[in-house]
Amino acid sequence: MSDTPKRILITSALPYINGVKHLGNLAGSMLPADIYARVQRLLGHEVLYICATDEHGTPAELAAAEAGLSVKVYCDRMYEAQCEAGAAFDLSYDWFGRSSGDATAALTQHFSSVLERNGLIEARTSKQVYSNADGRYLPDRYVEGTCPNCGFEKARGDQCDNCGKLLDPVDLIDPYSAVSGSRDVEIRETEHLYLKQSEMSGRLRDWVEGQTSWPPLATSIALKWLDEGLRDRSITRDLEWGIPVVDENGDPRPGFDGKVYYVWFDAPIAYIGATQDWASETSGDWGRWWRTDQGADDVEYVQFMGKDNVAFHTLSFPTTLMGSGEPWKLVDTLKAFNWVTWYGGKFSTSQKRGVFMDQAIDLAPSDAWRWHLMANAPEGSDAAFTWEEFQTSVNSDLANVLGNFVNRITKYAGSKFDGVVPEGGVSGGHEDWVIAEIGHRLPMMIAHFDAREFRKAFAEMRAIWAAGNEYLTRAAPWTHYKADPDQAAVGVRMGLNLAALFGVIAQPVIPRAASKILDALGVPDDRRRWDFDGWADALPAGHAVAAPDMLFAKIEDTDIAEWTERFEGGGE
RNA sequence: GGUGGGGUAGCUCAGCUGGUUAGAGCGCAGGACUCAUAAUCCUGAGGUCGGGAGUUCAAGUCUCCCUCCCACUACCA
Repeated sequence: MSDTPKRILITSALPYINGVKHLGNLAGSMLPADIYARVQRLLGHEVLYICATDEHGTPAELAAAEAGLSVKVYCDRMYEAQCEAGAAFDLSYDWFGRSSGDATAALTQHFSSVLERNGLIEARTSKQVYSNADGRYLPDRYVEGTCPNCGFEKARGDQCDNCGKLLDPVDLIDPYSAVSGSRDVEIRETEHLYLKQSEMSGRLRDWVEGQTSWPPLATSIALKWLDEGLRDRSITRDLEWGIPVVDENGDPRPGFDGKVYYVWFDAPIAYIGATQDWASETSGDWGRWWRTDQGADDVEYVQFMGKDNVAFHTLSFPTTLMGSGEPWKLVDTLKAFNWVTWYGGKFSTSQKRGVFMDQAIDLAPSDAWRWHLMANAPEGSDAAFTWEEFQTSVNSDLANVLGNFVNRITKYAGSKFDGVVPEGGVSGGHEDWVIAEIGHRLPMMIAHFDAREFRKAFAEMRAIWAAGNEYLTRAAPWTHYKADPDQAAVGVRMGLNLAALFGVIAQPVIPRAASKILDALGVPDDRRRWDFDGWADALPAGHAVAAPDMLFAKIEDTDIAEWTERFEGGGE
């Protein structure tokens, strides 16, 4: 099925370090990237799937303080939790790193000094709110006060929630710290580095307009920002937790004690840093993936992210890479997702709305979540999660259509044919039908996966499973068993090979159940790749098969009722 | 306010550059089958494609107006 092997670099947007992510985060970047990576591996391509935690910034500092931990210790713990959550959902990262690692720090400082030498970084003085009580500068959103436009008393420093106007925190009337509530705040002048994105807008626009494989969601967001005019961004912050600021020679920068690079400058650089960490742990060659002068020319780089991340991946990070003047690999294709909503509303950590990865895995196995979330991926628009639809996905698609198919054919083979693939008989019209059906649908499914059209790919996979049930109804080996055992043998043989095929195609999506199916059927490793030539004879006559243990437990109405109550699903 | 995405069968959604009786899954109704986790298979009912106007031989599919929902709006990631 696959032509010449490709080399595919895959990254999913870095999950922020604070806490375990909710289902929306999972469905919007890590899970689709994982499935895409698994598909491409099965197709025989060389894949490197990199992700990492994004650890710097104010929220991490504040959360650590609240937990009474040092930021470092807090991040260590959260990193472990995210590793566990990722493993629980079978995310097949080639490397899951941390933006707080040494490699990312060195790269960030490198880019900073190179960009400054290229005239793309300069120091400017700005006004920031400093809280004496908290002993820190406050990011815009952590300053609250009275809106100068509408008089709303709890306006945030970046925007007023009442009138919607964008604000500058220094304009707030009676400002106070949202961290401590203290009104002992003052405005101080502070020096920061600015990345002169405006000077790059011409090159960026040429580059963006030259892209042919970006989805409209990505292109339109990027062009919108370019049309409005890129603003120069401050890339440093008054924080302790982060990467120290350097000058154009890479030396510690005078006057920048207590300042670090802004998370959004270093976070995407962590894609490269994490790859370097991967390389040093696995004796891999990171330059072969990231440097076009070191073999990355033929790499296809695919990024997965939520729509909120598009601008950073299409403009900010490319500014860093292109502005360096060095031969870095730029993204080729992006897949941007909308949001998974919780009964139409937003998932919210603070209000405990929604389900988080660690909770989800206690309710249902990872396969169930993987299937449901991506079968209903928020591709065209936001997609609502409801318990009822989750139940339908699991019970109907997985338990009934796939699980029951595998169960019925393997049980039947066990009871009537001694648990071996029977020989004898001649294929006929029913077999021709199902072979044609599969031959038609399989390439479409693969094409949809290749195009990262997950809903369509999943619908096709389900249709392939359903074709197995339809085939068994048509062939009905049980009606032939007594009068014409050979006729029955044809049906069972085909049925078992269909089950093997279903296991093979299910691997990237529901890896655990797929392994159970393939193990029970004794499918050898070299027949598990996505190379479907001769699939109908993959299991030869005489090959021993067993019925797997129950593949998918059904979700009962009582479960739904309990979960709905526990998670306040739908209730506003 | 600006920008973007939506408003298509009861529900969740497909419908590319306009063209025969608008599709899928779930749900529902009827039937078939009995190998299987009361699973499966078939058939059927169900939509004036948010509202209005326009362009066209022809519009869910293009243009304009109106309306409703959602997201984003750059120092929160």
